[in-house]
Amino acid sequence: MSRINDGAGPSTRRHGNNRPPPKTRTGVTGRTYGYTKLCDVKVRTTVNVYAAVKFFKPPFRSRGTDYCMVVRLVDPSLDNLDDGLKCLFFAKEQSILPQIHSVGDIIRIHRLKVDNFRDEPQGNKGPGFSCLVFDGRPGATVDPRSDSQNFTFGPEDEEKVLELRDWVALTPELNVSNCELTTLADAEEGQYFDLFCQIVSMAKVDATCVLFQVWDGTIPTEPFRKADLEGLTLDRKADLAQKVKGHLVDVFIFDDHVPTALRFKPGDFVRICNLHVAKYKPPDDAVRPSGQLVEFVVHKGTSFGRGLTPLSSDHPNLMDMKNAMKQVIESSTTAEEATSEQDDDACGPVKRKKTGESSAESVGSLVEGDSNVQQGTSMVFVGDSNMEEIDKIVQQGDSIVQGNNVSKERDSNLQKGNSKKKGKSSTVPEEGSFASSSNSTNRRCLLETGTVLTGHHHIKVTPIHAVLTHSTPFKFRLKAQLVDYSPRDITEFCNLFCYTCNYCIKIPPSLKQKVCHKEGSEPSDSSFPCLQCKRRQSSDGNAESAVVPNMKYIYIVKLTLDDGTGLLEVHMWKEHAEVFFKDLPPCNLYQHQEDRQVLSDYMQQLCPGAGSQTAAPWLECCIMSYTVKDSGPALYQIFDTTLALEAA
DNA sequence: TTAGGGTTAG
Repeated sequence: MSRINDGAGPSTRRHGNNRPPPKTRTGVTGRTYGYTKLCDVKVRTTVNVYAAVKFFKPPFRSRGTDYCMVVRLVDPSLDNLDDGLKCLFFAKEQSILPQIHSVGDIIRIHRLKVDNFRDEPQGNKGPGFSCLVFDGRPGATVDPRSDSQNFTFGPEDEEKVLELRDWVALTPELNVSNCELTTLADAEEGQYFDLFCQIVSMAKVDATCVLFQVWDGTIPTEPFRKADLEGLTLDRKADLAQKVKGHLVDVFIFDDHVPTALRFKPGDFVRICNLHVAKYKPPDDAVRPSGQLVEFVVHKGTSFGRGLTPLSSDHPNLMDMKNAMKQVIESSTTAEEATSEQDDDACGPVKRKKTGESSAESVGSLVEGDSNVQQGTSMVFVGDSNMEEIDKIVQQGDSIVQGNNVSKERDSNLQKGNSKKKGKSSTVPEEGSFASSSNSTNRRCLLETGTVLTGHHHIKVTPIHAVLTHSTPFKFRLKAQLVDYSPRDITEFCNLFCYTCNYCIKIPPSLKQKVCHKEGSEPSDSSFPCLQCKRRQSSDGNAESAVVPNMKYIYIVKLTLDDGTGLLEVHMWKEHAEVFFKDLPPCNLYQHQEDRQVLSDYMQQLCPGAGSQTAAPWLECCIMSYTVKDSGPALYQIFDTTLALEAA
């Protein structure tokens, strides 16, 4: 049988004169191989090639007996990288298929049989087929990944790999080593992308579906569907699940990927190829969330290389991700320790700040230096012991801000450790701008937002469901609607507060009555002595000499926010509330009808109610979480958020 | 034999 254009070896014979002899290489075995440029590859030949991987479909089980793999190869001889040689490989085991890990990998194939399929050359395994794969990135090891134990490899092979690496580095379609990974925080509805992540929990939902709960150190911007875990047996890495529960994302894996999925175990790192950020359509009989959700799905089939591939935990592309993960875990651990330490402190002398120093000042220093946080630098601020006592002294039931035991915090920007894509950096708004990304939700909010942030525009939005499960203390940016607030009577938005002893009361009846005053003078509604200070002075025996401080008006309002993924009750008070209400000073609202009307207009616009023809606007807001006690519930406070509305 | 890159529709 004669071969046409046969450059395949091993052979020591001379090549025919009908074509230029291919360049030869000598391996450690002494065999000589000629390599055919891809532009010279013809059908019905068997060739040896050196090439780069332009596309590959990870191994998948065929309906026959073998695993199958599809690869498209390119080399510098091609005019157009859309051309190239498509190859189809079968093998009984995945381990004896070409060990391709990435686009841009370099491959050496001996005895590639080139057939014709639909009028195009198609590479297949020929007799004696063998294959080596090399990392395509400059500087990486040149250790070959082999599909067999016995192969030739010499200095000239190394030289060839290095040549191709240089070419790959200069070829954008192949040079993926500089591409930052798409993260969960980057994911947008409708998108397909490859997710590098770690499996934290998994469960077999049914014969056609496996659930993975994964994380990559970021939190999705898009509110997403969570699985109903009832009736499922969740196999999970418990310690990790506890630490990263606010970062877990449910991925639904279907049909032909189920067997592959079940070979993984919690703790494994996985590359989920062609993960779909699908618009979630709840069943007709389901309780519909108030907002639109996406769901993360691996659909059936292997189109676009869809599938799951194991990742080494030390994979170089995972460095950013692992750094972000480390920060989250450290943050979680630190928060736990911090809370514990604070409890110890609470048993000893109470550390107090100077009289008049407020939580707003603490938060102000906390917010400073966000750019550091973006780079993952943690910050420390001093807890506000004024707030710590509030729940004990306030006289007005449950509509009050409770204590704050925060002493250390991490910003939700930590989640962005590996989420910054070069292409998106230009869309990060300047201060005062509000268009923070190109997705549809943000376009909607550009038009309808009821509040804006006074800073932190670079921080990504966190869905409420993730806020609710996140460790405390923490800061987040939210995008939600106001569905309720308390007190409902605007007149009760303001209270009297003593900055000396933190005593807080509702406006007493004596100040609710309209005060008659001389024409031209101010109403005498701002002077009310602190009765608690007065009592203390009396008990201390210096009632005669001491000056009793006057109480000041402050706002205290509780907001209920809904973003479609959950409800969150957020307290708003003192300076944060004044900023929120566009610097409208708190006052005796029983006596200031105009201010009351302004606040009423604001609240009507923010929360028009179910009976209104107008939908509630979306609100951008910064919130911080904290706890009063180690085991106490997480509480939330709004800050650095201001209205973008005009009073009617 | 299988699949033969070029999205499911949960």
